[in-house]
Amino acid sequence: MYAQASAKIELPSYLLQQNPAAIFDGATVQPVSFFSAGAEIYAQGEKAGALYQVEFGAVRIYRLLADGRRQISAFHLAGETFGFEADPTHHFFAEAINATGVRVFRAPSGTDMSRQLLPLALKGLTRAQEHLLVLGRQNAIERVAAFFIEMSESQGGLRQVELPMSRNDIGDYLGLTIETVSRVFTRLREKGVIRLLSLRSIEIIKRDTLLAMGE
Amino acid sequence: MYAQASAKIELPSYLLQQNPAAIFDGATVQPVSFFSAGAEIYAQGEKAGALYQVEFGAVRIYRLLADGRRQISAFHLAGETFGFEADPTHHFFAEAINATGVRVFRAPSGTDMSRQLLPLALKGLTRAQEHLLVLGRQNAIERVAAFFIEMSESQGGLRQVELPMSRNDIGDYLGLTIETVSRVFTRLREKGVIRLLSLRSIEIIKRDTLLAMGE
DNA sequence: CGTCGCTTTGATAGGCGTCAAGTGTCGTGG
DNA sequence: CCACGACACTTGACGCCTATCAAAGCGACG
Repeated sequence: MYAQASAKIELPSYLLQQNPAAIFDGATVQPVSFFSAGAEIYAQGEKAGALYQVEFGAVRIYRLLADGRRQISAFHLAGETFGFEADPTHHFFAEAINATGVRVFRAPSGTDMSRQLLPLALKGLTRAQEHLLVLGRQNAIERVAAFFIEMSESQGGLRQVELPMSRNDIGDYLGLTIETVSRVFTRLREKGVIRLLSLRSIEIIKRDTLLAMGE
Repeated sequence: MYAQASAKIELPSYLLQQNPAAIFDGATVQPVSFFSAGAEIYAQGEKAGALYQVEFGAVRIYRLLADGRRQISAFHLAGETFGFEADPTHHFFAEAINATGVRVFRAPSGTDMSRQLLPLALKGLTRAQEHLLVLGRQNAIERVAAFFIEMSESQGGLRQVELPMSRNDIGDYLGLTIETVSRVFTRLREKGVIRLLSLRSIEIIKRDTLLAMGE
């Protein structure tokens, strides 16, 4: 429904030469896997166990209700790690948003990765809990403001912020419809808070205003 | 605003004789601390580091917006552990909902608790992410249904479910107002899905209906 | 240059929040 | 044991925010 069927694509050779990040000593490091836009990285119900680090591109983690309603619980940009779960099977879906390179780490059975995983799990927990506040208690404009701040900070706090995902993805992350997201974009643009550089790229003009809205 | 000022109360002697849970070998085990209804266990900004295990009673974990809007990210009932965070300071508030006994574990500096903490962190992460789906994509009746199922399962899946928290707490957990929570309770009662045994105790009559609503 | 999908904009409706007034329950004190 | 008071909960009326339905605009890509 959301994911276009899409096969793994062979990795461009220049990417194969990148050095794997060294944070998972002892784990088997596989070369970078390449996923095209919409490709599934793993699905709910599949066997879990591997770790995934985004080399380039962007990934969405989500869950579905029976009738198709979707909630994206996290976006992962370059450098971030995802895929660890409490159970032996995945509770969520992971999909590439755009052309995305992912490095897969698989710990040999018996290896204890707790020490490396705990900080990642705690970070994710904090993020998720803060996002609960956004979904539970903020209105549309506040949600979008918080989202812009979040995306900006994950990109080094620059004024120019890339939004690799569609309005649909943003809506499903913020618990809004695509129309509401679009209207809020327009309102923030008209207020001079942001500028739309292109469909998927904004410039933050009044960061203070965004910050005040986001909390 | 939400918490009544309330001091720690000396522990009844019969509780002091309980054996500490053995899941945190190596950690310093303190006796059970007793908190009365509304008492603060820790506050946002305080130094973190200890672990808390609920012996009896119930605890709410929450965050506030500047204007006082509150989002409860989790309830913790007897047997559950909370208090671990990514940073050295707490990002959240923890309060006793009712008279509550909490055992405090403090690992000696240098001790690595990753192995014990990781499963707890992952469990919490899964819970939070599933709650995101509820807050982001479910309507009032679905949220309450999901809440009843969650509370039932945390109490052994029995028909009779105790709700130690107020409607206000439930609202702040589900991203609803107290009035909406109350109206949904009434609707579910009128539909014969639940019975209200008392203000804070329900009986689940049609579990299947609740399950179908909750997802 | 045409087509398809994504985004924007508009009109309308409904669900939930807000404000307000009961009703009930529990704890305290007489 | 009963009466009282405070607080929590319920119920009602109304309005607003956001979802829904619909159509037009825009951009990317073949």
